[in-house]
Amino acid sequence: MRVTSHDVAAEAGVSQATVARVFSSPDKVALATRERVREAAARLGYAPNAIARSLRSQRTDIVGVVVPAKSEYWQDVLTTLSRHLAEQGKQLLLFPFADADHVEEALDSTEQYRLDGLVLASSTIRPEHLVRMMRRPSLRVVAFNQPAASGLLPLVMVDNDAGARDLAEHVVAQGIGTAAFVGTVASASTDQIRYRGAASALADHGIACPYVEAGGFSYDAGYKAAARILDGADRPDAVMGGSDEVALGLIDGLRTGGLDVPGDVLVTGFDGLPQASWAGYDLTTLVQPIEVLVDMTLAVIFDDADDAAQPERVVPGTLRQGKTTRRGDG
Amino acid sequence: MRVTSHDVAAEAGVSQATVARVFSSPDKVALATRERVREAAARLGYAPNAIARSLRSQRTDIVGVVVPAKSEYWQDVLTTLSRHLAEQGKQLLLFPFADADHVEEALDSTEQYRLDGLVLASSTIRPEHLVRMMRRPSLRVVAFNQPAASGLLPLVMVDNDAGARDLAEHVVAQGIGTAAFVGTVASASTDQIRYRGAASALADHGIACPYVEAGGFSYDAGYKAAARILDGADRPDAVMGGSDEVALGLIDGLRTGGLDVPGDVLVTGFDGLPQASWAGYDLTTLVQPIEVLVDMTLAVIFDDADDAAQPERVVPGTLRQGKTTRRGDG
DNA sequence: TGACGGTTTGCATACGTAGTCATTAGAGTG
DNA sequence: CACTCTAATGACTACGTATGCAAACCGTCA
Repeated sequence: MRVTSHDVAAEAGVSQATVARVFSSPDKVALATRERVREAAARLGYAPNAIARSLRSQRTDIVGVVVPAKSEYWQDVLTTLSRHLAEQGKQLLLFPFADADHVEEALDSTEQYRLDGLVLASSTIRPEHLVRMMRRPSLRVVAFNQPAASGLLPLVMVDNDAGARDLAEHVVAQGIGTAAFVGTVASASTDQIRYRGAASALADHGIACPYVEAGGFSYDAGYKAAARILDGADRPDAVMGGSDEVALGLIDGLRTGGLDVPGDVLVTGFDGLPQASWAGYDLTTLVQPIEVLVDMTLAVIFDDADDAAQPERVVPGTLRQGKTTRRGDG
Repeated sequence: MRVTSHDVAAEAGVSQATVARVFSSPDKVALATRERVREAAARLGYAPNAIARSLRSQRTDIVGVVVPAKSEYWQDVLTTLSRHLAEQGKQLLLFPFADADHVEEALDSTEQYRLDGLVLASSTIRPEHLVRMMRRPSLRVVAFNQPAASGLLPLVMVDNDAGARDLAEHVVAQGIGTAAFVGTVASASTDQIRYRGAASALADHGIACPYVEAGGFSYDAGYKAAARILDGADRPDAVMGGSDEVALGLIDGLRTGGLDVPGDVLVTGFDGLPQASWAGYDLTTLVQPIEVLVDMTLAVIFDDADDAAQPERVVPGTLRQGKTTRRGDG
């Protein structure tokens, strides 16, 4: 049998209400009583029941996140989200989905939990889903790194356009003549913005930028896309990856094909994954300020900020130069 | 205002009890009624409240997992766990901890939720914590890949000893004369078993196996440990990493130090991370059967198996040969 | 027609907590 | 001493659901 606040009340010789107050608003209980209750609770091994608390208070202290099941980048974000929430005594509940066809299911199941907030994390969630999320009263929904949500939901994201331009300017400064962009999935909104930013900046220098779709957000997709670069008529001097995962696959694919990176071809990524910094790759990439993004996301959920006043928060990333764009390096 | 089963009952012209039955045990409701209720629910946008359901039924359909906040290996496990649970309509709640000093807090907060089960995943959780977990009535606790829990809690793990021996035999077969083992954290129970297994197998062939502690479970720890191998008096022919993360760091550290892997030195890992298969590394490692391990873990929690009869489930891994142990490879 | 078995539904209640309201005790003031 | 004001505590109730129990209903068979 489970210990309840009633049991503790009996043990301490007070009412259940007092026990509840000791754990939820201690300053409303006299010091002596408080200690007596605490001791009784410790003796019985009592812990408040979060389920009952949530039902009564209409607050769960739980934030949900709808996220693709497999993705290095999101793993990083989840870790950070979870840590920040834990510091506030809150919890993170995952609603992972295998692919775009299962987003609906994931969104459905979020309805059963009376979440304090919901983070939509994935550029593959389609607008019709987003619209549906607008109809959820008393739930703070935030789109995380998902430009497609612009105008529909409060949005927190890294500045994809500026980041892509920075990377493009950087490779141009290395003295390239031709380039190519290997995107993840062409329909993803982040992919489109990153490509346009890069292509536009390259165009300013008279350099064309063909688009190649890797077809996924993974290392494998990048690895396979490398073959298409190698087979192409004129091999570009620089290949810009739509994400770090794709870029890392690209590097290995290009090297397997006999090319030297950065000797024969420069490579850039986007995101700033830990693996991108590994010495074997040392990828030039745009590092996302995940801590800041997560902070802002939770602020939208928990602070009484006026979302209408500032519906979009765009944070710049920082370019990290690795040796994949260092020409003439030994 | 939130839609409840009462609202649906009024809309459909039935009692609240009938609505509840439609969503929890539909076969107890006549087909016509069922459809009428379903329509009414859809019209009002009703979804059952999981909080209230949990309070009433004393079942949350949520499994908790206590896990280190940062670790590639565990990310993989979490993804799999989450997917398997989602297939059963259940949820995963994370209780991450930053370091060994914060395990206590994480375990404390698990008490507030009336979880259906709890997975203890981390070889750094200490025995005194495990003992405490034995005292939790009506909660199925499972230790995942945590040999230290042997004899204390139901345990599911890969066969670390056999795996380490397999790897050792494999490198011996490549014709090495000397070896070294670079462990993660010496106090971790998995680390000890893996080292002993490897050292014992090597000893059978008259090869000594000094132990070097990386001091962490990370790439960085492995990278730094490589320096100590390079500085050592006699450089080993093979270095066995205590985990893939450490092994990948080792490879880059050794290569940075001017050695060729596998030309000058062979390297092995343990776990079977996706990154270990990346072409840039192609690490020889022992792949854990994560799907099987997760299946067994959930079986312990949800099936009415007799834990006392089979308290430990040990599953063999499979050796995956990569080019890091391929001697004389071009 | 009446009794009977099975199915379907409604009524009432409990899960464990937090907050409202009322009550009591204690301190301070004229 | 009578009175007021505040602090501390207790009694009570609602949060939304699931389920035991009883009632109602339907068809069947003697």
